[in-house]
Order: sequence, then structure tokens, then C-alpha cells
Amino acid sequence: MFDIKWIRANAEAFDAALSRRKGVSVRSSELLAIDDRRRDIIVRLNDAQEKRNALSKQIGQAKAQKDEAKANELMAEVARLKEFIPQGEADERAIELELRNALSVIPNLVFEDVPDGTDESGNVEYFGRNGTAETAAKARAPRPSFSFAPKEHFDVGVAAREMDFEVAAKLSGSRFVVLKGQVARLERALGQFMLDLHTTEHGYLEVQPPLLVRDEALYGTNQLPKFEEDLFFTPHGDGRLALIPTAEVPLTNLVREAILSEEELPLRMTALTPCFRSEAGSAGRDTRGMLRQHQFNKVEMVSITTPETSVEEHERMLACAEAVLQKLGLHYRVMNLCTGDIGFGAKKTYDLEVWLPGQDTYREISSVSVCGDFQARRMEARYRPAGEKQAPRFVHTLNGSGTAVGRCLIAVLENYQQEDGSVLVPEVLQPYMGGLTSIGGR
RNA sequence: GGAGAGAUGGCAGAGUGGUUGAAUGCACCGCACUCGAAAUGCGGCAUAGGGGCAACUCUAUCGGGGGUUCGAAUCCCUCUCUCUCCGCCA
Repeated sequence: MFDIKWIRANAEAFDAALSRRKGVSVRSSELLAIDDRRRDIIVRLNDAQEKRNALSKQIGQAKAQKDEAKANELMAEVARLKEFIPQGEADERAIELELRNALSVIPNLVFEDVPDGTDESGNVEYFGRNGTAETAAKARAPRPSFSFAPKEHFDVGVAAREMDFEVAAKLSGSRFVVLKGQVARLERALGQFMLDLHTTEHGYLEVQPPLLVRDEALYGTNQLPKFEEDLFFTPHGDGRLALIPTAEVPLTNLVREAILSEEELPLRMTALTPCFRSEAGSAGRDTRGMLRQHQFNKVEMVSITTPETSVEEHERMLACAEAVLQKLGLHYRVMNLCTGDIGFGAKKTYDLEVWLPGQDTYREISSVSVCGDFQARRMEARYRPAGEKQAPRFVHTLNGSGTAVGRCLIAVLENYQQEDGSVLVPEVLQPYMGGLTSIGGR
């Protein structure tokens, strides 16, 4: 959500920056035309209200002095204004809504260091702010080599037995899975490991948020009004609630309509939750296996920061997500998403793509975005700067997966698979697996 | 699910139609007093949107929305949320 005043003051920069986004044709001139009409209505309405208020005060004084004749005279005068005021108020409401509707479908402006591109092929590998390929690669595991042809996760022996798509389809249809036995436990271990890592080593506050949220919350984190078709809704009273597509929604909205103190920032929160996505636009994509499900678990990180620290926090959050894959010994790369692939509300996004030997390719397992004040405006989330009395300012918000648990399970199964169909348990997960060093052995 | 009560500034809490953006207290900021601090005294202290080069000024906001009225924190309708009692329940 943009500030129309900022657009007015920076019209050319706004148009230039927005033109980098694909499929966006809005120009500042259209928005400013609405704003011109809005301000014209406000000026005329305020003028009428001012006159009405002044006359009403005089009526009160006349009545206090028992001067009924004067009071009646004034009341007749103010009655004429009354013809305009209700219409003016209605006009103002309508024009405010029109402006808000126009602004709410405009995507965020991206940073200058976001590469141009039309789709994911334009994404650029990222080696750290001052990093080189060598130093960046040092902390991460190398791509594993196999003495046999590695299988896709659903064909790996143990998963083939304990990952049941057929029975899930009976219960719920396509894009659902039933996990059993050691694979189910491994999924649980992954989630616990990630959550523990972020809470104990990265300073994130563990949160268990609602999984059902209102439209207002979805609006705050940009899912509404543009992306309604990606969501599941359930009826509730006369309205509805949405199943969260990501814990970003409840975690970020935790600060909605709040004025925080600067001392509370940065506010770092994490949650392990199920996520629900209709995948309406992805029919036919990734239909085999559990790569793309209607329901999956994910550990989400959200940071609320000052404007001055959000870019730095973005790098920090990326490092927190990377730490998960590093500790699991999974090979991955970091991509700086291009203008054609980056999300609606983001100013910059890093995707972590984990290596899947069964697919012989990298797949997204985490996405870490900095949104500036874009969501804060939609949520009315502000903070009061420390020190001198200062007006509240909008906070900056960041969110990142740390990481998608379902996809991480896939990665572990494919990367640690053995020729006999068993899967080695990464060392950091062994405490969560009762000390097991491998699963699925015969 | 049934019955009732309530929602006021950062917090607590007055205010039931007239100059109330809102008493009072706490918190916070400035000044005075003090060697310094505490205590005390004085002053300041909401948000948003207009207009103005500026000083400044106008409008709106007492949970959200709508209405009655010349005028609404105060009356009416509605929605949301909170609390109490009863019932049910993991």
C-alpha cells in the first residue's frame, strides 16, 4: 500500500520504478487524478462543516440566553447547509474507497539491486552481500554424489511404504498425503529442529497463532484483495475465515493497529504451522509426490524492524534460513528473485533452492522477503521512535520460511537415500528421532 | 446455545444532548528548586486528513459502520470484541 502523498511528491520515480514490475500498467497520473477529486471534495465538505459548527455553537448560546427567535433564525440558516453536508460526506467516503481500492492492487516497488526479468529464468544467484562464490559455498554442503541412480522422494524405499498418496486421495482428493511411521516422525523431527534452532540460536520468539484468520488480516499481508483464489475459506457466522496460507499472515498481523516502542524492535517471531493453499493456478504442476500440497507444515520467521535496520535484517534472516540447510547438510543455492518472479508485497526476495538429486534440480524450499513499510501501512502498524517526542512511524516487516518442512523432508529423503531404500538421519535430527541414525532399513 | 453488562487518550478512569479533543490520576518530556537525586511546583504531552511560504488554522476521530438532531462520547440501529451467569464441550 502506497502513500498517495509520497506518490504525489515522487511521481516520476514512482512511475519509473513501477514500470519494472511486469503486468502493471498503473500510472501516477491516474492515482493523482483521483486524489485531486478527493481533495476538492474534502475542501468543500470541511468548509460546510466549519460553518455548521460555528452556527450550532451560536444556537447553543442563543438557547442559553432564552433567545428563541434568534435560535430559530440560526437553525433556518444551518438547514440550508444540511442539504450539502450528507452528500459531501457520502462523496468523501466514496472517493476515499476508490483511492484505497486503486492503491491496494499496486505491487510494492523493488530495490535497485533486484534484477530485471520476466520470469524465474531471470533470477540471479546470490553470493552474499560482500561474498564470493567460494566463501559463500564454504558453509554449505557440497552436492552429494551417488553410486546408484538416486530416486525421487516418493520412490525412495521407506517413503514408498510410509508416504501414502492413494489413501489421502480417498479422504481428501489430490494434493494431499498421509505420512506414517518413521517418515511421519522424520517430518515432525524436522519441524521441531527448525523451531528449536530459531528460538534458541537466532533469537526468535516462539508463537502459536490461529490458523484461521479474518479478511482484515489477509489484507494486511497482501493476500487480499488480489489473491483470494489462492486461499481456502470456511464459513463462520455470517462471514468467513480463511485457513492461513502461511504463518506470515498471523505473525505479521500480531502488530496490526499497534504503536510499538522502539525498544521493542526488532521483534522476531517464529511459528511452526500447517499452511493451506488452493493451488488454483497450478493445475498439472508437480502433481507427483508431496512437493506441492494443499496442506503442508512450515516454520515461518517474521521480523518487525525500524526503517533503518530492515535491509540488514533481511540478510540476517537469510542467514537464519540458510543455517537450517547447513546444519542438515543439504546442498542449496540462494537466488535473488527478479522483477518477474518476486512477490506482490516484497521489495526484495531471496529464495533458497535446495538440491534434489532425484529430480536432478534445485527446488525452492525457502523465500525470504523484505517488504519495507508496504504491509505496515495496510495494517496500521507503527512504532514511536526513542528519545525526543516524535510522531509514530510505520515499521518495516520481513518474512521468511525457515523452512518449508514438507519440502525439507523431500530433500532429506532424496539427499540421504541409500541404495537399499533406507535413509540416513542427519546428525542434528538424531536427538529428535530417539537416536536413530537411519530409517527404513530392512 | 440462553440471559445480562461493558468498550473513552500510553495506562487507569470521569463524563447521559450544547463552545468536551474530552475532568482527574499515573506514565512520559521540559523548566524551577537541589552539590546531585528524590519529593514538590509550573508547563507540555493523541491520531489522521485538508488549507497556508510560514506563524497558524480548519475538519474528522471517545471499539467499527449507519442513523436521529441546528448540535452526539452522551439518543437509536447494526457489527466486532471483552466480561459475568447458565448450558454444552476437547
